[in-house]
Amino acid sequence: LKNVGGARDNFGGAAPRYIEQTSAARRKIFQSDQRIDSIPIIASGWAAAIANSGHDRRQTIALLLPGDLVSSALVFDDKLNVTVEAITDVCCHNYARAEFRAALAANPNLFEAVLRSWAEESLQVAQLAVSLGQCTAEERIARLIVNLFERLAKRGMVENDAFDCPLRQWHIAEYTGLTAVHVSKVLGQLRRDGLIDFKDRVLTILNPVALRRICNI
Amino acid sequence: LKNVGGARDNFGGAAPRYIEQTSAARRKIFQSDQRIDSIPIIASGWAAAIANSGHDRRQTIALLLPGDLVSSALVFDDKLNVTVEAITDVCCHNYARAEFRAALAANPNLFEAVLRSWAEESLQVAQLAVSLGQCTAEERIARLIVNLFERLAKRGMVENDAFDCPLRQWHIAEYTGLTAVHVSKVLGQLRRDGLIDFKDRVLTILNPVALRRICNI
DNA sequence: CGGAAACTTGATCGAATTCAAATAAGGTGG
DNA sequence: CCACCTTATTTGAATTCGATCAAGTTTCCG
Repeated sequence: LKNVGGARDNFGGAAPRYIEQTSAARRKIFQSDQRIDSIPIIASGWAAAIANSGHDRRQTIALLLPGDLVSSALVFDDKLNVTVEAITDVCCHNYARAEFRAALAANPNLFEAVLRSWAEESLQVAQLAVSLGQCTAEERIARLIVNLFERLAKRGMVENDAFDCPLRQWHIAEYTGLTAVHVSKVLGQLRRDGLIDFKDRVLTILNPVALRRICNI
Repeated sequence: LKNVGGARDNFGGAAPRYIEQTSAARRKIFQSDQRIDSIPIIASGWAAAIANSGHDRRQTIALLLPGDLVSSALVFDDKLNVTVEAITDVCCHNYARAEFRAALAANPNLFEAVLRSWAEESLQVAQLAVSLGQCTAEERIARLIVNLFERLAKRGMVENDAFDCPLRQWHIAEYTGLTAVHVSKVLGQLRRDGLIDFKDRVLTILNPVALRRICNI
């Protein structure tokens, strides 16, 4: 439970036990509308939270990084509203809800951390809605890159404006509401313009100023 | 505090006091990034929560109906991430946070209601993201209409498949990520197809089956 | 009554999709 | 380690949905 709410070592003396769960890349980790009596936290690897949209189209609602709660609402309720799929191999720590909530009651700092985590999660989804509703393809992709950069930087997973990025272009497409074909075109343009480099699963921001200007944040 | 989490009369014996605040239609009620030490609940009227997008474009994140918490996160934190504007004349009840949280601690039912409200709010924003990322203009508008219908039905504000809808077409445009011009065209088509009627601020669903089929829920 | 805001309608434009095909990268079993 | 097959990526052409532009009309209010 390293990064919940950006804090570390949130538990007091009595840390709840967890069950470790590993999933291979591309596998489903949790199914939407499933009842879960554990609180899952991504220990390592990346995953995607995908909304159940009714029709066949898929919309990724959140990209889950190491330390992320799969869904903050799960701390208080056992109903999951998204399908979670592994992007890389993922190791997930599943805390028993009863035990976790006991720790929550005993430890105000942990409680606050969960609330901050939920607030952050809400903010991220709201910002995604802004991107999807108001931004061009280029803006959406630039925002995603900068957002990943900042979240990974907090985790110390960035070096020299570069970070490991296991996303396939179709992952980016599902998150930005675009087609994989168009993502390829826009990334190609960003590359040709010298704003980013993205090869061998490493994304490098070559021109942070220009990239942020595109974001319009 | 009628409809928080769908429950009524959530307070125990000691209901916290509130300050009544009225705002005229089209006026700003709260400004984004403002610190608020009250918990505002819409007592009457409709309002829109609009994201601060950096650039000039506006994206409405939530349409607030009577009984809605303006933002569930405000119960635990004083930072507001959206601008709130009155659609109709609005009466808002502002509960002092300290007092409200005391009631929360004393009354588990109220606490659960706030969590349910937050979960519902999160779900709504996620569904908005799905609409914006994956749906056509017609689908987005149909989803909005059905969503409003269901939320108002819970409040007993629907009669015979009709409800008062004070939204202007540009409100619909700002929520659905479309232009007002296009909203006009799509609404006109839905009207001509006999799916809805929308005049004199009353929206009637003439063909619920066909409308829901468009939604693809 | 008059001015502003909201709605409608048509023509044109443009960003992103769809379709199609070729190339590159990954993963697996022999 | 290589052959083979699947999954990704790239590129270009054609298409489409919704935006933009431009009037004209209606509704709303003071």
